[in-house]
Parts: sequence; structure tokens; C-alpha cells
Amino acid sequence: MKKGSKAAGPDTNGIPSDATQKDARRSDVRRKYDPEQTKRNILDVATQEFSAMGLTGARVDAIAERTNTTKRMLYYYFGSKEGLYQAVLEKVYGDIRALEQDLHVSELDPVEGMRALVEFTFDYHDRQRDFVRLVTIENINGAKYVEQVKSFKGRNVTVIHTIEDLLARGIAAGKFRNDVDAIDLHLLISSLCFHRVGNRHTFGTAFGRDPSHPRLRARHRAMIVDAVLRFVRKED
Amino acid sequence: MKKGSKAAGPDTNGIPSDATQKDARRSDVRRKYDPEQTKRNILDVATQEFSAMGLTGARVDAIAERTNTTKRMLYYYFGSKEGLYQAVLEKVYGDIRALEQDLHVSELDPVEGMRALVEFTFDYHDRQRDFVRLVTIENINGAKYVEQVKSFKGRNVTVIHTIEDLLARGIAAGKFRNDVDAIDLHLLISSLCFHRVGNRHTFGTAFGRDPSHPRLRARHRAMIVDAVLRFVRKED
Amino acid sequence: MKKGSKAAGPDTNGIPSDATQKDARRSDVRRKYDPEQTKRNILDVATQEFSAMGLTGARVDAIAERTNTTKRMLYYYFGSKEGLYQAVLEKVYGDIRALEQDLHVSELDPVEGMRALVEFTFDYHDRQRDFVRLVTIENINGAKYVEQVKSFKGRNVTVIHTIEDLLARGIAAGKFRNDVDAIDLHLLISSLCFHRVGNRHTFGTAFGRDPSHPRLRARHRAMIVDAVLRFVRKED
Amino acid sequence: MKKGSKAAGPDTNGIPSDATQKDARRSDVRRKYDPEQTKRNILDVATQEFSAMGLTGARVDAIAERTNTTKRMLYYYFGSKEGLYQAVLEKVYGDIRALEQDLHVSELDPVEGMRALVEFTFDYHDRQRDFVRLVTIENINGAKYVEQVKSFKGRNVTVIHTIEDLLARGIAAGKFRNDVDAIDLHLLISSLCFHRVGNRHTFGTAFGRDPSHPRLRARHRAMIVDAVLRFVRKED
DNA sequence: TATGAATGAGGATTCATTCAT
DNA sequence: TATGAATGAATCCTCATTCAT
Repeated sequence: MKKGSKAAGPDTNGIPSDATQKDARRSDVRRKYDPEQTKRNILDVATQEFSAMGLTGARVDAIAERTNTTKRMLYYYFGSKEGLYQAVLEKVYGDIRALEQDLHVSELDPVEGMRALVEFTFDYHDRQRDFVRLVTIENINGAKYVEQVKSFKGRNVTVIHTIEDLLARGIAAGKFRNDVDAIDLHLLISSLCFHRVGNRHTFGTAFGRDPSHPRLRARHRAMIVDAVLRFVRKED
Repeated sequence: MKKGSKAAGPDTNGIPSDATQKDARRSDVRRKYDPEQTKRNILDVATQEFSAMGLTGARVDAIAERTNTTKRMLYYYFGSKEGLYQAVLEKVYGDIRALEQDLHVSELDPVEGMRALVEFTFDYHDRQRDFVRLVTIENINGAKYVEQVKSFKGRNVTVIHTIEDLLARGIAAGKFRNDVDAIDLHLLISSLCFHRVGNRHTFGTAFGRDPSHPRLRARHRAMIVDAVLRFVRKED
Repeated sequence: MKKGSKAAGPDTNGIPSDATQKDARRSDVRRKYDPEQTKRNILDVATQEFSAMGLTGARVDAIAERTNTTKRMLYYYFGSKEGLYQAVLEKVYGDIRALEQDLHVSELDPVEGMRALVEFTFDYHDRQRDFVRLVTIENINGAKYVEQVKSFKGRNVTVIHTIEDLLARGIAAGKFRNDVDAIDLHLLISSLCFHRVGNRHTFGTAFGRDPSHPRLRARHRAMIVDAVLRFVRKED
Repeated sequence: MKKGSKAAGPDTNGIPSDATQKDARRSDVRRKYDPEQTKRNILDVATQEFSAMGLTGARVDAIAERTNTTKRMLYYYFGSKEGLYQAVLEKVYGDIRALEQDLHVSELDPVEGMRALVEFTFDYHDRQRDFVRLVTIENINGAKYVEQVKSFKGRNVTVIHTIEDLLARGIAAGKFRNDVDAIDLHLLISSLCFHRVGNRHTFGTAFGRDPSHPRLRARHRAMIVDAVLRFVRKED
């Protein structure tokens, strides 16, 4: 009984993975030799498998099987299972970074900007489960692989700058307290957005509530925004 | 050469694991056949290995090697790798439950009680990394095994009761707002306490800060208490 | 078409290998659990395969197949293909060393002692083709593995001592010249005994003569003894 | 990571290989399509790889990588790995043959001629390590491929003729004994010249002496000449 | 209760070679 | 003539588990 070769894996339970195969086929013409497509296809399937099964749990055979190509190509392009895993991390971190470009928080008033940032963070984690899971998996690996991902550090620097800017403007406007560290605040926001996604299975089992249910989701979103704004607000 | 047989594993980086082997030898007399001791010994080693490597990453051979006994005994007592993993979960959830008994929050004033609860939750997660890791791992497994752990559901019910009591008394005392759901609040507290431990590796890599450093630890503790209290406080 | 799984391999052409399987079965009772026998059996088969195919050419599957046990045991006892190869080297060097003990050259008159040493060296190389081949293979590997073989260095020291003793006594007796270095002489003797075995295939192809044919063998033996004695003899 | 792709391989330890790549580029004009140059380039690289790693140990990918062209060309010109190996043998045997033309032993007095022949043989083996290694490798292959090399047999016939001529003239001059077989003598000379090169790694490991060191080299050369002359000399 | 030996099924990786352009 | 992409068949190795004592 090959565990990894079944269609889904433990975590996907019905909800389609973020990495859709649609992308891999977007060109109308299905050319036979298309390295970019081949790589993308492998990467998408691998993202699913690694995020569903972890690094050790993932099966190279299972990945290859769901690919349009063969196992050999996986090694041809990515060298090893670990190389493929790293490429997945790279892609996933690149994706979130690209999205964050569109958030023009600096143009908003500090309170609204903070709200927008939290909502974006919330929405991103809520939707990009693969991302959340891969981060979780990296922490089990002791962040061994993410260290080598170029887009990783850069991404975090950007976020901190955004938060620093918001805090500074909020303080200047007399809205925010002046004793909050930007990195600490980022940790706080991340915690709130990450945990309910990453640990939703134990949460669901414990309380019979699926935190990804739309109603709960909306409530959590509001709660988290509220909690963050209360936290940074200057009290008289 | 053998990956799993090295003393530590990816996550322990210097800090001794919670499951010390000392416990397994606490009786002065080393009797020749002591099933209970044997089982405890296996369980302690397994806790380290599973929490360090994950379910799929853990190696039965590696566990057996660091045990005072042989691999056969592991199967004799726990039936299979999964059985052993489940026994580890069972033990770990039992431990936290035992500790929570000592928290007599109901005897404190609601604000102080809330502070005490948050601090307890913070300290527990901060110290019991194995617990945090195993919860993480369970979420990668889709909470498949924790569902069968008896002490699991009970534990959560207790926590919610504690929070409901605190909220009710805080509302009655005019200190807490009355629109907070107990389970949501539990999730919020958990998020803040869990994330910084569970994801400390990626956090450390991203920001060059180790969240388990004493100074940072103290600041986080205060911040989280502050954030929770601000969140539940009734505003005029 | 599995190259390595055919009974013999390129070099054995009909002549039984030195490592007979007979040894592995010498106890009348074929016990089911006999680690020593299992190891010996694997080692014997591996000696054949490695000496016939080289380190890279040898196939672990082929070795396992001709064994009384499974491939897994090979890894159980020897860890890896390279580990097994090294164990083979160890055994083969141990064998020759054991044999050399029986040569009591020091009890003979220097000329007769030298003759005996050369004849022994000749006979050993002539018979132990596996040894010769494995040395050859090691030289292709850059002597990478033999360096770690304990019995290797010791063996060579012994030979040099023997030669030094013979030379000294021969010089004292006015029979040998006094300008011969022992290691150089050892190299000379080895060259003559080794080459005709190690390179007998190209030699056979080139001249249509099989140097292992009994008649040729005897002539070579006499020639080599003659050449060595002429080389060391003191001329008037 | 890729074993075979490193510049050298196990045996070259610092000393440049005989098959320099310079040759492949000797024409000033680098024409775009130059089949001869491409072939020569492949052959040179292949000589290095095969002589360093053996037939099974050599990697087609490694060869292709160090080539100015692609793997496909390798198959285009040589058909298969074995075909390429055979072409390398062919080239290497052609080289030695060409050199031997320059030795005009027949014009020398028999003793001097014999000395010249031995010195030439010594020098050739000493310098052409690739040749020595490839012969060694062929013997591991059971001389399977060299049999099909045209220049092979011819070369050997020539050498024997030379030796026969020297012996005959030496006997006629009363300098050489008359009971030496030309092929046996060739074997003896080859042994002495070949062994110290082919087995220099195990020799070096065993005695801490590198036989290719200039001082040792000179001494060996003299010793071998001496040994051969003593062997053929007519005694009174 | 305890143990070293043994194993089948699977798992990652590499190989020489061929295809489409 | 030349090339990057693609591949099936091995090849080495590991895993959780069971057997015989």
C-alpha cells in the first residue's frame, strides 16, 4: 500500500491545493519539449506532496507519478529530493513576496494601513495553506533549507520596513504607542494569522470547529485586526 | 552515517530535551527485569526522536539504539512505530494536563486570573518544546493520531471552562468586554504562545533573533500578556 | 541483461576462484542462525565479484544473489558496497600474511633463502589471482581503500625485514653484492611475480601464450628465480 | 557532487595527464564545425576519464562535460561508451607504436642495444601512465576490447623481432647466453617497467615511497637495466 | 522477559542512451 | 553537424518488522 501515491494525502481533504496544475498548461499548444513547463509542472506537484507529507514523508515516486514527465526529469532539473524541496521553498517564498508588492500600505493612514497589513497577512495565510505547511515543515527541519533560500531574508526585511513605517507614522499622529518593537509586532501578527491555519487540525479535533469555515474565518479576521489595533493603540 | 542515531537531531541545538533519560533510571535498584522502567525508557527516547524528526522522519532503529533495551521490546510493548508514536502523544498530553491542575485561576480576580492563565500558557509552551513540536507534527499528519488520544479532548474542555469562568467574572466586574468567545480567546492565546516556539527556527533565520533567548523571552511574555489583556478589556 | 549476475564474470574463465564456497559450509550442521558463516559466505562471494569486476563494476545484487542470504544482510554486516569491498581487502591481505608465517627463510642459507622467498612469492601470486586482481583494482582506485586496511602495512614491513636479513647474511657470506636496497629488491621480485599474473590477458592476446599454462608457468618460475639470483649475486 | 566531473580523478594526483587538451585546439582557426577536432577532443578527454576511472567507473556524462561538445556527439562519432573506450585503446596503442619507430636498436651493438631498449621501455611506461592504466584496465576486462584493436598485435610482433635480433647478435658476439626466449625476456622487461608504474599507489602506501619521485626513478631505471643485462649476460 | 539475526518491500539515485529540434 | 531535453532500466541503500533462540 503506497501511502504517498494516493491522490491527495492527509491534509488536502477535498480542498484543492494552492499549486494548481492549470498553470502548467496555460499555453494552448502542448509542445513536447518545453523545459519551463516541465519544471513548473514538477514544482507544482512537488509543492503539494511536500506540503502534504513533509520532507521525509514525501515520496519521489509519488511526485513523479502525478507529473506529466518521469522521475528522471526530477533529478535532471533538481538534482535530488532535497534540491526539489528547496526549489519548492524558493518558489513559495517568491510568490508571497510578489503579492506583497501590491500592498501600498504607505499610502494609507497608519491605522488603516495597519488594518490593511493585518488583513493581507490574514488572507494570505488563510489561502496559502501550502505556504503555512511548508514553513511548519521547515521548522521541524530546524530551518535548515530555508536558510539557503535567497528570497527568504529579503522578504522579511521588507515586512519589517513596512511595519516600522506604520509605527512611526502612527506615533507621529498620536495614534500609536511608542514602545512597540517592529519585529515583535510582526511576530505577534504572524502568530495570530499562522496558528489558526497551521494548527487547524488539532484545533478542529479539540473543539469540533473547523477554523477554515467561512463564518469562523470572518470572525477570526475581525478579531485579529481588533487585537492588533488594540495592542498598538495609544492609551490616554 | 546513520542519520537518526546521533545524540540530538535537528531541533535540540544544545538545549536538553524535555524527556530526560534520568527519569528512566530513578530507582536506585536496577532490577534485571523491570517492564515499567523499560517502557518508560522507550517512551522517553521516542519522545525525543519523534519530536525532533517527525513521524515519518523518526527511525525505529535510532530509537532502539538510544534505549537501554532492544528493538524487539519496542514492538513487544507498543506494537508498531505508530503505536509508539501514539503512546508518546498520550504521555505528552497527560503531562500538560497534570500541570494545569495546579493553576487555581478561579481563586484569583479576573484580570489577575487572565494574566496568570496567559503566563502559564506562555511558560508551558516555552519550556515544553517537545509538546509544541508534537502538536505541529500532528497537524502535518492531519491530527490523525491525536484524535485517538483520550486525554486530548478532556484537556481542552477544561481550558475552555477556565476561560469562560474568567470572562464571566470579568464581565460581571465591569472589567472585560462581553463579546468575546471563549474558544476564540483560547485560540488567540495559544497562537501567541505557540507560534514563537513552534516557528522559532524560521523566525531566528529571518531576523537573526532567537526567540528563546532570555531577554527576548521576557519581553515576549510581557507583550503577550499585555496584548491579551488589552484585547479583553472593556473600553469606555 | 544483468551483466554481473551470470555465474562467472569476465576473468574467471573456467578456473575456479580462490574463494571457494566450500569454506562457508564446513560445519556439518547447517544452523539457521550463524552470523560468522553468513559473513564468511558474503565475503567469499564478494571476493569473487570484486576481483572479477572491480569496485564500480561489481554489482551488489549480483553478490547477494550468489549468497545464501539476502542483500539486506550484506548491508547489515558491512554497511555499504565500499564497506564490503574494504572487508574483502582486509581478508585477502590477512590471508597472505598468515601464509608468510610458514616461510622460515631465516633458517636457510642466504642463496637458498632468496630462492625460497622468490618461489614462494611466485607461487602465491600464481595461485591467488583474486589477490593480484584486487591489488590491481586498488591501484585504479588510487589505493584509497587499502590505506585503511590494518593488515596492509604490517605485512609489508615483515617482507622487507626478511629481505634485509637475507641480504645481510648473503653479503656477510661473500655471496651477495652490497649495493642493493631491500625495498628496491622487493619491488623487483614483486614486479616479476605480479605482472605475468595481473596482465596475463593482454599478454595472452598479444603472444598467443597463456602464462598460466603449466609448462610456461614452470619456465617463468625458473627464469624469475634465476633473474633475481643473478641480480643479487656478487660478481668477482 | 558529481563524482566524475571533477577535473582529475583518483590517479592524477597533480601530474598532468598525458592526453592534454591543448592538442585538441592546436589549429589557430577555431572553425565552427571541425569534425576531426571534435573527435580528437572527445578522445583526449575520454582517455583521461577511462584511464582514471576504469571502463565501468568512467561516466559518459563526465566525459561529455569536459568536452567542447555535447554528449550526443560522443554517440554520433563513437556509437557507445564501449566504442569510445575502444577508440581510446586504439589511439593509445598507436601512439606507442609511432614512438618505437624512432628506436634504431639494430644499429647498436647488442649490449648497448639491449640497454637502449630497456631504457626506452622504462621511460615510456614511466611517462605514459595513461597507457599503463589502460592496459591494467584491459586486464580487468579480460582483454576483451584490446583483442579488437588492430595496432595491438602488430606492435607486439615488432618488439619481439627487435629482441630476437638483439639476442641473436649478442649470442653471436659471445656476450649473451643462448637459452633465453625472446617473449619471456620481453615479459621480464615489461614486468620490471610496468609494475612500478601500475602499482605505484599500493607501493607508495606500503613503503611510504613514491616510485615516481625523480631520485627513485633514476635508481629504478639503473637497477632494471642492470637486472636485465645480468640476466642475458653469458657467464663463463 | 529479552535479544541478535534476518528480511521483503520500498526508496532515492544514477546510468547509458535516444529523441525532437 | 550539432544540441538540450528526455527516459527506462538498473543500482545502491533503508525501512519497519519478524524470527529463532
